Amino acid sequence: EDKAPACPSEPCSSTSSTQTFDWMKVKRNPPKTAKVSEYGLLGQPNTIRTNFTTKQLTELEKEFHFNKYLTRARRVEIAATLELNETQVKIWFQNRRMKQKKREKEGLAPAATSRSAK
Amino acid sequence: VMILRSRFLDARRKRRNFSKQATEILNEYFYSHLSNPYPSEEAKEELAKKCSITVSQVSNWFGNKRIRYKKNIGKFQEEANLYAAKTAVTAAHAVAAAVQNNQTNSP
DNA sequence: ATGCTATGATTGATCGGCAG
DNA sequence: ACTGCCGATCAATCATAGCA
Repeated sequence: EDKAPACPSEPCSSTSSTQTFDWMKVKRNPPKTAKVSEYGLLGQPNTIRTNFTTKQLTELEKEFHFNKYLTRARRVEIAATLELNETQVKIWFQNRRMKQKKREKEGLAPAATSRSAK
Repeated sequence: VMILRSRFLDARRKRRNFSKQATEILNEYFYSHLSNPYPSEEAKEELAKKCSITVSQVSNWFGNKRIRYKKNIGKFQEEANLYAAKTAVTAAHAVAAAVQNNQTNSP
């Protein structure tokens, strides 16, 4: 809970910058995911990062190994089975693909200076 | 909760802090580019090499740094001034052809 | 040992850009 | 106009490291 930006306009101390640049003001919109709130309104329970259960992750992982990409039909099926939104399933696959890419990129080149073996 | 997901998903989370020197290099870059601390892929690779860490770790470092910095700017004031002064001396001919802004005003 | 803060990594979700 | 994917990033959180 931080409030009061209070621009550092104090003529005291501060020998250099330390200003508030744009990137420091960037604010992400709260996640709109979730099952459209179970309370109908107030949209309170939604603004939280969904925590996938081990079961859901296991299933998603299993599906991923079968197909790196989902078809609309498959997505609908999985979303229903795991009680997730189609968007969540879609996003999960996207993140999973990126993760895979990153992993193979790193786990296949740390021997830059060619020396020793792990 | 039975979030025992660790034990095998976070097993590799056995991190180790970066060397003092690596952190030094990263902070130097961060504070000397405070107006836009988003190193390009090339810059990340260079930093990774200098720090003896991976590019991903460099990305993680900047990601954490940016978030934590803006979360509590005051807490990093000292550090900011420290590196600002340090780079000021070294900044004699480090003219990058990208970022070159100085005093911007606030509304 | 005890407790708290600093810090690296993970990850669901967002942002901007591009392609179909 | 709309939707999915990519690459980068955000933001919250996890778990450990480090210091008092």
